[in-house]
Amino acid sequence: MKESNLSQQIEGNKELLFRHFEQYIRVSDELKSALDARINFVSFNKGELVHDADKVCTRSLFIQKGLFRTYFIKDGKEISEYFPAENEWSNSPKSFITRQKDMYYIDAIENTEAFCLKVDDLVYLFENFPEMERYSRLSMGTVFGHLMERIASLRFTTAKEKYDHFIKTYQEIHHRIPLGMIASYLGIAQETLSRIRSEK
Amino acid sequence: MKESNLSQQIEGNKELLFRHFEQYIRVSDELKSALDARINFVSFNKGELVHDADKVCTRSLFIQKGLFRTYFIKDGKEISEYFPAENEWSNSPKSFITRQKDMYYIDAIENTEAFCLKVDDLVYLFENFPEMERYSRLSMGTVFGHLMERIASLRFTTAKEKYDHFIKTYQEIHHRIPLGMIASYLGIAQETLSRIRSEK
DNA sequence: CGTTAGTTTGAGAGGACTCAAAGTCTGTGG
DNA sequence: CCACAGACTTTGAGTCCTCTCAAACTAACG
Repeated sequence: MKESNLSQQIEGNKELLFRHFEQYIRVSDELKSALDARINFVSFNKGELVHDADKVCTRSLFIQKGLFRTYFIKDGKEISEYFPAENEWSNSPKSFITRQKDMYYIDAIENTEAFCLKVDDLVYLFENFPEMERYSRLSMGTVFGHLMERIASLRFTTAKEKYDHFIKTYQEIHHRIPLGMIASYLGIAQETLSRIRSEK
Repeated sequence: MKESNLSQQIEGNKELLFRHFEQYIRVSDELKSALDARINFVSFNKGELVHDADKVCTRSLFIQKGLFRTYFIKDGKEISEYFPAENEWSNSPKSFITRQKDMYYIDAIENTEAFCLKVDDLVYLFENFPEMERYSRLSMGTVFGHLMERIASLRFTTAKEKYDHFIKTYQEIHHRIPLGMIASYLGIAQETLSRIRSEK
């Protein structure tokens, strides 16, 4: 990871982040500067480990440009859990919330630029800006909906149905993710996925 | 559904509900009476429809005693999504949040006693008791963890693995749920589930 | 005690898995 | 700019699990 001291113009535009917040709450100037003071720019190279399951996850990353993969290890194999992309937060949710270790790793599928917010700073924001509690509640609601969709789709019986649903929900970015990672995300063998693709 | 005018002692004890809130926030006397004024007791008979997917879900039910099933219809079949039980809230999440229709039905697997909170009253509480925003954020975090667990388990390859995980997470109540509903919850055929059970 | 809902058992078909090997792509160093 | 190594994807063959369809059995309820 590379932390930077360069000017904000070069290092990314927090306006995108503020606009994300404004989808849920009004962002006052006070909140804006409080956020500004606590959020800093970070970048990762393709393949770089972003979060290690051996450690507690103490920061949340808002992706400005790029793509991550959240995954865990089962029977020695990497199982993809989720692919956080532009304008999304990425962390190891349970670890971040409970401050304990959890099973998830995160790495970068592409070179990625992100904004970093540490858990302690988030707590500070919650304490001092009640609207941040509301933001959190509302944005979780959005993600909640996605998780429920996902659960419904995972019970589709055939591999093709699962893949079709994946394409629909990851319309924008599905071509940026290696086949093997998609297969483990869907819970099917990568050979099966390869065959499904070739049939189209 | 039967709404009741009888005394609170008979109709259920809101202390259980308050204690649930207190797992996440301190419940002041003001909040307690605000909740008390807005939450009323309801009960359902076994098999009764609790929420119809044709309607917007405007209330959230906190189960004191009993068991619900959240489900949707796919290809004419009922697919179980979740089994809300004692000390849990039950609603059609997306519908409740967005005030639009969603695919989920809810019915009662057992005779069930619950506390009802209407969405408008919840909004009132959010506006006047910031700690309710926090409660909501924190309790959603808990559910969030369960959903992630569930997603991970649904990608287990074999039906037996899926069932074993179900038993582990629904330890208390799995024997109260009909086999066919469990099968659709897990995304496997009920015949398969029956065979898995008989092998033990 | 009959009707219906729910569960079990059986048989056959097919989808998806595993193991194995051959292609293909990508990036790096000579 | 080419060659090679390593990562990723495709193809093949055989097996097994889970599905579907069908029918019998069991439990629950009026």
